[in-house]
Amino acid sequence: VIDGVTRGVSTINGATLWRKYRRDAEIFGEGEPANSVYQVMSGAVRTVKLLPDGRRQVATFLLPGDIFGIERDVYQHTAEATMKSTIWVAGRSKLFAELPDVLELVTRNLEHAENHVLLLGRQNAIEKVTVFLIEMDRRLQSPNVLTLPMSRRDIADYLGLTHETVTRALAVLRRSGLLGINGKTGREIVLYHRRELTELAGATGALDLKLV
Amino acid sequence: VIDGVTRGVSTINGATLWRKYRRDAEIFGEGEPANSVYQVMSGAVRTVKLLPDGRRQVATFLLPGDIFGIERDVYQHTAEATMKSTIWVAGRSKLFAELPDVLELVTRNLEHAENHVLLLGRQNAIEKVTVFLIEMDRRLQSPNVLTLPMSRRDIADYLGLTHETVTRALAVLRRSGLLGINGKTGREIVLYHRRELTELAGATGALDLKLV
DNA sequence: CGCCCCTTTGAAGCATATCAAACCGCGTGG
DNA sequence: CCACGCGGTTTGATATGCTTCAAAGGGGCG
Repeated sequence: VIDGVTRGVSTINGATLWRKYRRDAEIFGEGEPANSVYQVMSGAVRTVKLLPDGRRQVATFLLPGDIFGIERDVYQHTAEATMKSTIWVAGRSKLFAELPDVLELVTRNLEHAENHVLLLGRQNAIEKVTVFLIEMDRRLQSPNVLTLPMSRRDIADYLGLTHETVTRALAVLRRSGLLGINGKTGREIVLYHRRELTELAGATGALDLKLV
Repeated sequence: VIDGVTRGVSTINGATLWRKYRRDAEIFGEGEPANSVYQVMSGAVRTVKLLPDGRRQVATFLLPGDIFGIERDVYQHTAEATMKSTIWVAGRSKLFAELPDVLELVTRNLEHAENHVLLLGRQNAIEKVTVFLIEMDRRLQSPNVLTLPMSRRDIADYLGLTHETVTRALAVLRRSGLLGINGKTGREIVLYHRRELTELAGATGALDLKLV
């Protein structure tokens, strides 16, 4: 174990196959040459950009099955584990044998980023948190029940909020009967009314909850 | 002229070569099949997403020379002229003969969107406006003097602000002696201190201007 | 030539941030 | 194994940055 990373080695050719990261361990850093691509086996990963004064923006969360680290030249973000995670690692070379697949992946990332721009630019705190929950619910593949693999602060930095505001928005949604917050650490969320939550996320004006 | 669009026709095979759009004319709409790709000849274009209640987010501005409309399946934004503009149009087919070039373009768009996410999520009004000016200054290729090809409202919707806040931020920068606002319509901006503006944009903490 | 839209500025309001404090669980080290 | 401490979550009170509402001047476009 070095720096929070455990390395697994293939018995066939000695190449590294997987690595285990503990919470907050760095997988790659912004500006490093993009020599490897990664896939989440278990746990979760955040990709982060920092401003010089420490302000922090999470661009994406990667969940089991997700591929990341495909970039033109150097990594544009720092990637860190949000919890104990196992990650597959591969050289980037073989990826570029299959250009159409890579294009597909990059395009999907672009669409995600463009939706993120709309979210950050024009949605309020409750809408942001709701969008986040609906997205996680879809991607975690366990309909209406989700165990969040990241902290309130990670969520806040993803949504351009503070961790207190994320907590307060969740409290509003709970008090409105739209979801339940369970578990000793408050990370188990049960969605009771998916329809209404989806409307909130889409800002259709059907409901209009307020923080205060 | 139909719907604010004038069509030019090739004398060779009858295919449309260019179109002229007046201010606010739609070039393509979100959700339409992405059958054509475009290049700005003159003028400027914004790509926009709308929320059901009318809130509006500008994703990008396209300036002369820029190519846009390359998408997987359907357009993810509506594209509109911000002023009288001339646009080249081509069928998408020939583009996909050159996959690496397309990948390059999509990747550049992705990097722009990721930077936009950081801007919207974690920078304040003055930083946002400064980032915008530095970006336009670079892309318009007329060092330190720029004629903005879009309204304050377009800028505001790009930066996740209101048009009043954009005006106020520009006034602060002008009163600080960092730039001049000229021309009868206030769209001619002269950057006096590029170094300081760049630092403001990067949030290095060197200067700290306030709106009020 | 006229009108509508754009820009600017001021005053008041509101959404979210900031500061503060308590509780709790988990991991760590003794 | 247990105690301790640190980080995470929650809630309250206050502060602030940006929005909202309002109004006036001016220019470009039809």
